[in-house]
Amino acid sequence: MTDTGQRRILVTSALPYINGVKHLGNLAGSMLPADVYARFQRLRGHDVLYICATDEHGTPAELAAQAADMSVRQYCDEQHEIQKKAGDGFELSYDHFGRSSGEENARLTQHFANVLEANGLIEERVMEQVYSIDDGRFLPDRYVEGTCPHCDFEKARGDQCDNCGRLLDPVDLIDPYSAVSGSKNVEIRETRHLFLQQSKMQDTIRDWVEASTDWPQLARSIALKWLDEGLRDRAITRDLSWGIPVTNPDGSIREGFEDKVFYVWFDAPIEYIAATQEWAKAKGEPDSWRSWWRTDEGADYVQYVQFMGKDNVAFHTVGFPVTIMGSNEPWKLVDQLKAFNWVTWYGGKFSTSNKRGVFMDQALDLLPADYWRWYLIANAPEGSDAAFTWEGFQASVNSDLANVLGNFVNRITKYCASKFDGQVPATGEPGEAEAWMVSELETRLPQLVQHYENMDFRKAAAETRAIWAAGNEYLTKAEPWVKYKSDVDAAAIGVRTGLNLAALFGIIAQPIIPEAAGMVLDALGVPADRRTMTPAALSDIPGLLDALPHGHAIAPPDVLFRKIEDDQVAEWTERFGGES
RNA sequence: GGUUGGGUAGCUCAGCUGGUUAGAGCGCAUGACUCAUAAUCAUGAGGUCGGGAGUUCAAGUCUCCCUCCAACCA
Repeated sequence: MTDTGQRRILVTSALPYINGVKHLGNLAGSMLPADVYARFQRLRGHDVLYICATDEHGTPAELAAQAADMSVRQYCDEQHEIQKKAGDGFELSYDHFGRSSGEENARLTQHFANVLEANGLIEERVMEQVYSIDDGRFLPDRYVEGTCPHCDFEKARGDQCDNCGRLLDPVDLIDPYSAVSGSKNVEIRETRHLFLQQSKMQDTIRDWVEASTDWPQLARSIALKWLDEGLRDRAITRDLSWGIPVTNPDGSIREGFEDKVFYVWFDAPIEYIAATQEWAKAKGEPDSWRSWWRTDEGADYVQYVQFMGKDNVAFHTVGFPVTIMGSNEPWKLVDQLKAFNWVTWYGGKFSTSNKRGVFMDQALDLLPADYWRWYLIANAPEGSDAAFTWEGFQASVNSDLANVLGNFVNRITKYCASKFDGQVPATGEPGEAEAWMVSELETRLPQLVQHYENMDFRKAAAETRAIWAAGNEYLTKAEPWVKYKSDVDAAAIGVRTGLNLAALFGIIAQPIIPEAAGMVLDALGVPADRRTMTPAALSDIPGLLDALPHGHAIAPPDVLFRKIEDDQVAEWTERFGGES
């Protein structure tokens, strides 16, 4: 922290896998809350870097590319653009949206592997793999299918059975065949792979986890569970061509690993760092990433916050830290984690094939991003899984956004336009109603800030709404439309306060619904430097309620939020599924 | 199977280290108001806090048993 109180905050959200557009649950579980948090901390005046990227390696990408009859590179290029576009559409304010298949990640991953090996944490081991004679290659993970040894399901994938859900070792499949060619002409062969000896880091990781007392319960319990079971050594290479080549310290290909690459789980988290390097390079200051990640070069003062779904907790609390700490190099470790449960579709799973659930691109075809952002944050799956329902979505949007906020802005700006020539009234003195409003804000604004600092997103949204609602209550108390008949000055103070409230409501809405908030602030002519939520900006409440220059012209904005009608709900339920 | 979390008003959920008549939003009922997107504001109805036992002066809040749900398990 600097003298001015400005913090440096590094925010990352779990990397979405390259394969296909993500659904609302994926969005709500990491990218969206990370974005809201990043936006909030920027508004607080802090130096925020929000990094995300697509996770592009692994067999699913390779197989999907093959199915689409494209090269993997070409496929990933295309999918990355699609995901970037969806993210932009949802107003995700990444400072950089990178790619794990980039040059930076290759170098860093190779660097970590070499350092870990030098530190005695990586060794070559012989393991058995399914080899396809007709395809002339090994068949890792999903490249081989066969009958599940546990449940006799005939189309089990090499890494997991879709029927019984168990994780499998490809060599255990009964009647295995190649997913590439369908050939049953396969055999088990021995091959060498690199193993990361996580078991050696067990105590180090446990000490670190146990010292991280401020992690949320969900993250801690998952991490400790893994540690209790004992960290296992894991292969970090695979027999694939798509991925990061396995090299020696001098950069040459490692002998015996010509047809192998690092496996996705090893290189994906390293992309957090690599994406920061991509960001630095893109802005023409190639070394500027170091002050975010090297604790000997400034990152000691960085607060690093990771957002993820609960399925990713183990990788972030155990897997990646093994890589970081095992290197013995001064890399930044995570300080705070925020893990989310799932958003379910009416209590069940999202599914493309069963027409259940809305995906990011489809959502934006139906309604603007803010509608979804509000609902997903106000109903974030923090304590447990949260069910998306059209009815809940409709109620939330109509009540919170259209009736409470939208209508407030609309009523006060229209009244100002019709009775005060669309200018901020200059006359009138604050009275009882204004004093009530001030005291409300004096208790509510600090609570709002605290909820954001705690990353309690549901509560932040609820408090935001409560502040908006208090504005409507204020207008009822001030009732300028009544006072106008006998005392224009008395009406003027109500209108002036109301307009300033609308501005304040826009300011505090920015983290969650940035686009609509911008429309409000634009309509009221609030300059960019007055849109912050810094401690100084929020400290003088009476000043906040008289911030707009007197006589300043305002224009009622268009209707901010359209209500969702019953027939729309019926139509969308039909199209995307509902009540299961 | 193991682990974790959860079962609180019709619905979605808050309830910190146990302590006044258990809270919010939505929905519902009644009233008020008319500046506004049939909005807003006020009032009210509605819960033996999954079931049972225990600890305690006192338990939704701690302990044990049972039951139901969900998720996770490299």
